Amino acid sequence: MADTPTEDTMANVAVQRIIDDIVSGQLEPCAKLRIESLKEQYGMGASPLREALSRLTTLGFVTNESHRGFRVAPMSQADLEDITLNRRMVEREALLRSLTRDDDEWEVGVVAAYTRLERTVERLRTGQGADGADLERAHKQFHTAIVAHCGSPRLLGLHDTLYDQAQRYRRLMMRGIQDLDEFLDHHTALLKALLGGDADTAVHALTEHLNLTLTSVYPKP
Amino acid sequence: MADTPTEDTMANVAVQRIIDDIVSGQLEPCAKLRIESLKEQYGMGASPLREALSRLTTLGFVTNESHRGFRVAPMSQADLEDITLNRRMVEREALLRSLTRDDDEWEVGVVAAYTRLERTVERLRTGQGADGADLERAHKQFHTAIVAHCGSPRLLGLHDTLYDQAQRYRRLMMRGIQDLDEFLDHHTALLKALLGGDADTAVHALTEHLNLTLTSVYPKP
DNA sequence: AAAATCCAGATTTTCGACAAAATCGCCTTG
DNA sequence: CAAGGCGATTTTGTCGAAAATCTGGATTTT
Repeated sequence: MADTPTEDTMANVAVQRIIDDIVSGQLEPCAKLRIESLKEQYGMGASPLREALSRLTTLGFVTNESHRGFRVAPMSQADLEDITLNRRMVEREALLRSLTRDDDEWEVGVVAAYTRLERTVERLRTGQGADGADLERAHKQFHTAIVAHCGSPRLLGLHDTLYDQAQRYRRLMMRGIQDLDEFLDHHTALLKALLGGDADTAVHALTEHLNLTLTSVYPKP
Repeated sequence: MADTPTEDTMANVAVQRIIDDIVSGQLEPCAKLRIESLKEQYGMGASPLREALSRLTTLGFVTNESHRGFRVAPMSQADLEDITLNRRMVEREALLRSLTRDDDEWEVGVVAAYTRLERTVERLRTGQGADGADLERAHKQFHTAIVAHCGSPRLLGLHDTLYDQAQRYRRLMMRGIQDLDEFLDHHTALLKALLGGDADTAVHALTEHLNLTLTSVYPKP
């Protein structure tokens, strides 16, 4: 039954897997994405792969000049700055909408996601069955919970792709266990500001939090 | 030479043409997009069409459930509200960035685009060689000029697709010549607010302008 | 009669081989 | 050393067919 779960199309699976490989750095920036190679690597035909790369191009993970094939999108300070300004804009809007809806579920979801994040950090620190991927999943879930109740499908979509695009940079600065304390502290402070009841404080804390990726990967001169 | 300009791929051409047909209403909301039919309609094979539909799905012009094929995205008040809130957010941000850069070129571009728009309206009114498509092109150029110098590739991309998505609704309210006067007046007032030198005034005028599509297609209760 | 099941035809998705067009690398030439 | 030519490679698109899935209606069951 769980043999070849084709409930999703291969093209959809390819999109997810390639995003993961780009974000995790397995596919390096500017790396050539030759269909022939990918066919082996992902074990599928050319059609779904072409479709996947095509979609990834409009999502911004891949570049594609007319008859020059596909490449992993390059990384640069300018790009991270663009990602960050867009994230600040999107999450500010989404957070305000989540707050003014005074949806009970919102606070529940945020606290639950924070708790999961806290537990994952703890398990990672004590070395009991939790890897970087688990932490990354919990982190994304927390940030998604913050905007989840904004009510706008487009804001949610933007949040998702921008998060992944930022994650590709954030990975560069989160490589040691020693950063774990600081990592959790930042999110604890963010949670406090979010639940404090003052919208301006919440928004400010969130946008500053998003700036952290930028300022730690490319420190101010 | 101008026989079959292959400088662009067929898939790219297909994306543009299908967007045009969706925005102009030739492809109605929720209409089934069968590849077999489109092959005839656009005179190309299945591969570039699949690729185009796939990309249009991530852009939001087309929907696509797993093994149920492609459809033109449906229209609804909720959708236009979502489009509008995203436009207000994006254009506010892009306008502020264009303004604070105090780029000489920005004002030049905006005024030039406005002049073109004005001339097109005039030619349309006097019936001398200008059709709805010309007006629409000039209108899009004007709105694009307003955000053109924001410096953010992502904001520009969002502006472009959101504009087209809004245009599908705006078309519903612009069907008579009698609306032309009001149309131009709105844009004249907007131009004045943009060039007035006060950022808050400019942003307010622009966001209210964007609201017009929403309030005229779905009047407040 | 309403609900569940089943079946055949149509559609979507994927595959693989091939052809046309464009690009790339390398070589020669001026 | 720059410019141009040429073959090999790669990308893009075509075509036909196979595998998986959906659709709609008929049949059976409750």
